[in-house]
Amino acid sequence: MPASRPPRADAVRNRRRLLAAAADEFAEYGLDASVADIARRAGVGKGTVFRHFPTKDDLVAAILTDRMDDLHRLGERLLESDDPGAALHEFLTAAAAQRQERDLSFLAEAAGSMPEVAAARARMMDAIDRIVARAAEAGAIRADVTGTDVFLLMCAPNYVAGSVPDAAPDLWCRYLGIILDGLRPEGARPLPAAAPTLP
Amino acid sequence: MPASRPPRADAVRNRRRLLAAAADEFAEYGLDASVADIARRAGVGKGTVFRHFPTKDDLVAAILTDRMDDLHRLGERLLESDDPGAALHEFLTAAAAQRQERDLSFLAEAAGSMPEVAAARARMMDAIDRIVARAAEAGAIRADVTGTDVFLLMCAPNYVAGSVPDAAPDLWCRYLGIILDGLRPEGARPLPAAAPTLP
DNA sequence: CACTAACCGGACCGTTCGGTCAACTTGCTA
DNA sequence: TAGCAAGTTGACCGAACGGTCCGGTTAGTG
Repeated sequence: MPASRPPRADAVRNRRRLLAAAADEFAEYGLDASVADIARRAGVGKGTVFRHFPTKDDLVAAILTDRMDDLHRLGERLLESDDPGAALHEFLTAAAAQRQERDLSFLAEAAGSMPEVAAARARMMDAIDRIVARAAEAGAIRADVTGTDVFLLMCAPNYVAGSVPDAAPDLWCRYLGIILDGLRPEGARPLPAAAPTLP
Repeated sequence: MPASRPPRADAVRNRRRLLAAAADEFAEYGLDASVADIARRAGVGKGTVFRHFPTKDDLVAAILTDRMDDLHRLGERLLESDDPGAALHEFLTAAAAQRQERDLSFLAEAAGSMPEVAAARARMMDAIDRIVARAAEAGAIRADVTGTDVFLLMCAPNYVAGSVPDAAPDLWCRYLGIILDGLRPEGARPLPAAAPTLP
């Protein structure tokens, strides 16, 4: 069996354009952005979208995978930093900035369980786990903080800042600071008690 | 002009059922839950839904208004507590618990700008502002924390905890604790520097 | 009990969506 | 440059949606 031919030049160009156009369209209209609109923004026919991505979910998965791999690469690079606390801080800030520029977190609900997305998330989580472990060893954060904690908390500042229409564009910075303060080691702290019920 | 008659018994019963069924359906399927499914779950014809709520958005607005008014009432009650710090803590915990039971925060995107919803939010925000001000005066939290800060941060623990499929059901408690630690007064803390760009 | 206004139900309508397909065009190779 | 596989296109399809409408039903009144 001969090796399959490399893809044609216009095909790779269209694929790149499609990913960019889809990210823009999803950021603007949410998951309900239509495939037809994405195709139009990319300057391409609707059929071309389905040639590159068999279903809409596959398109979503490709976008998510790209973004998570970006963070994964940053994480690997930061693991060679000689200041574990600063490395964690920089990672969290970059993750928040990525979401601030274009919040696509809701895409994970639609395609979060697809195998390729799960694999990309696992790669990213592996880097996060190691960054957090290094920061904890260096005493920059509590010893009981896990990689999952950080992965979850790093989503919060933008989500929160995006909930108010007239929020300052760098409001997420403020909340990132508050959360990082909460992660700092200062002896044992009690967890809040059980929730009261509403009246 | 004579006073309009009180609504019929079956009408008020159906309206109650509809609100409950819609909340369940939205929590399960998101904003895309169909009006037909909501009607079916309520044991009612589709036409009845539109009789009570002229559009789907009006239904969403009614649900949001109910939930915000619940929090507003709790806030007013807590303003009479003699421990401002504990009052704030209890309010945040109740808000998180409300979301934990049924996360309907995404509904605000669809109907957040409708007048009735904005009015309910304003009522709730007024209570939050006063609770936070009292907690700050009592030294329970930093002096520079605003009601808006708290409103935003109180959304974070559940959002964050809901992002992982196999998370413990009371994980939000852990994050609420971390965030509250970050709000405690301990002298000035530097905000994080500007965000680095991704590689 | 009889009357009526309010209420209910579900067939129906126009629109929009994700996805398919067959005819057409184009980049690569020999 | 000739030929063809790969790529592109937009009309088209069935499904599902929000919303309308009117004939039948029922709760409350006098």
